[in-house]
Order: sequence, then C-alpha cells, then structure tokens
Amino acid sequence: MSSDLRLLSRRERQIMDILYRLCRATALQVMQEMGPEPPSYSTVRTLLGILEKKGHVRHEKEGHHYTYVPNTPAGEARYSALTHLMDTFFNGSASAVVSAIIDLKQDKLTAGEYEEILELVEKSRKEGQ
Amino acid sequence: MSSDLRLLSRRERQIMDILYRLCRATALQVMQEMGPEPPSYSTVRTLLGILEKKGHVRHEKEGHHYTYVPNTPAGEARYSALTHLMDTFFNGSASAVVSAIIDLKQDKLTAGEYEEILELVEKSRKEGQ
DNA sequence: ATAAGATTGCTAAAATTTTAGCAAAGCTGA
DNA sequence: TCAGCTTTGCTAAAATTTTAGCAATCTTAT
Repeated sequence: MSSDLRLLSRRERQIMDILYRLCRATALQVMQEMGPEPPSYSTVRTLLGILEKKGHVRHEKEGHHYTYVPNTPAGEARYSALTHLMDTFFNGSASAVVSAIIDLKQDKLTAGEYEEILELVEKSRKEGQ
Repeated sequence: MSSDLRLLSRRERQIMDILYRLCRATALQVMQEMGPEPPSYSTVRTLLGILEKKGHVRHEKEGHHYTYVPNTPAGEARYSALTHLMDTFFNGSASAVVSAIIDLKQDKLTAGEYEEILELVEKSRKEGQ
C-alpha cells in the first residue's frame, strides 16, 4: 500500500505537505498556501484531481464546494517522513535527531517543554524494561 | 542562497538524498543506491550534471573518475529538512517530534541511548537558563 | 425567477523532467 | 604497444509535469 510521498512530483508533494499541515483544505485554501509564485487556481485543482486519481487524496463535499483530505493517515505519513529524514541526514540515529531538534529550538524552548520532553523519554525508558 | 531541496524534481531529490546519506559518491555508486527500478547509469550522470549546473553539487576528480559531493553543508540541509518536517507534520512542536522518534525506535533503543538523549536534553536545559 | 458569483468538469498545449545512445578520452594489463 | 574496459561529453527524443482556458453546474441574493 505504502504510496510513498517521495515518488510524487514537486507540485504534488508541495500540495500534500499543505494538506498534512492544514489537515483539510479547499482548492482555494491550498492555492493560498503555495507561497511565492503560486500556480493558478485552475492548476491547483488539476493537481488535486491527479492526487485523487492516484489515491493520495479524497474529497468531501462540504456544502457547495470540495474539501480535500489526505488519504494516508497523518500518523503513517509522519512515520515514514521521519524515518527517511533520520536515515538520510542522521545516519539512523535517534539521539542525533533529538540533538538537532534541541539545537534548533535552543532559545525558544520553555521550561515546560523541557519537562515534557524529559518525561516522554523517561516514561518510554521505563516501559521498555 | 537557500537553494531549497524541495524545489528539485523527484529524481534530483532522490540523488541529493543519496549524496547526503553517503556524504560523497561516484555516479555508479549513486546508481546502485537508487533502489528498485533504477535509471540507467547514463541517466544518473545526466542528473548529476544538472544538479551541478544548478549549484547543488560539485565533483572532485578522484584518480580516474568523478566523485560528487553536495555543495550545501550537511548541517544546513539537515536544519531545513528538520524544520520543514516539524512544521508540516508536527505543527512545529519539538516535543511532538521527540515523542514520535521515541515511538518509532521504541524497542530498539538501548539503555545507553536513553541516557545519551536524557543527557542531551538536560544539558541544553541548563545552558538555556 | 433570474442575474451574479463561485466551483467544478473537461481539454489541450507549454514546459520540464527523465530517459538513453554513441563517440571520444583515459586508464590498465597483457 | 594496443586491445579492452571504464568514464566522460554531448545530443536528442520520450514521458511526465505543469500550466491555464472555457463551458457547465450550482448557490445566493435580489
């Protein structure tokens, strides 16, 4: 089943990313999220149609218009994205990724977030025994 | 400068991923890493040439053949990949990513790795004060 | 009811990506 | 040396992606 997001074209992936970020969106909303040099509304609709035909997306009729939703559950998509990132850039090492995240958010992490992370890790450690 | 990897085509990105994973590689090595349905050697060379022209890659003469190396430092590429992943799938939340990593590697993490991660987090917390 | 506005269905062409072949150049070992 | 193998340089065409227009349908408000 897998349906790997990495096999999609540039625009297709860009749209899938937007859908995962927003969870659900109309063609218009998607277009507005497509950053600088957005394609036309028409183009976005075509792409959504292609993604639907390929099975990556489905639409739900919401009143007058369509709302598009990713077909693969967010959890699954997250899982494979994270695995790929870890393998590609961090040699598969979990602690290397955590280290990078910490670096990344360094000054922005609140005391509460530190607590949360520590608890997560310790909880998992205990469960693993 | 940015040169976003997400703007590349499917094959181009696939090759960049391989180069980041291997750090450096010849066209042949790249081809051998291209999974099932690999393109021809010739095709891989063409793609590497395009990536070079776009400035994503450079080659070093190594004896008889070329070895290709990513131009953007691994650290920088990691940074933007991780940021994008976090924003797309984890709503920008650091602790959510950490939680996912833990889940992911659940049974495979050794006691030593748990220690390492905990130390990383605590060290950062102290420094942040 | 009906005009105005918005959304969809369909189509086609432009642009880019992906593919691979062949000649030339460079090394290697008999 | 020189025949054979490997790698590069160049080229061109097939395949896919990306683009957008227009008619038809549906909603909403007058």
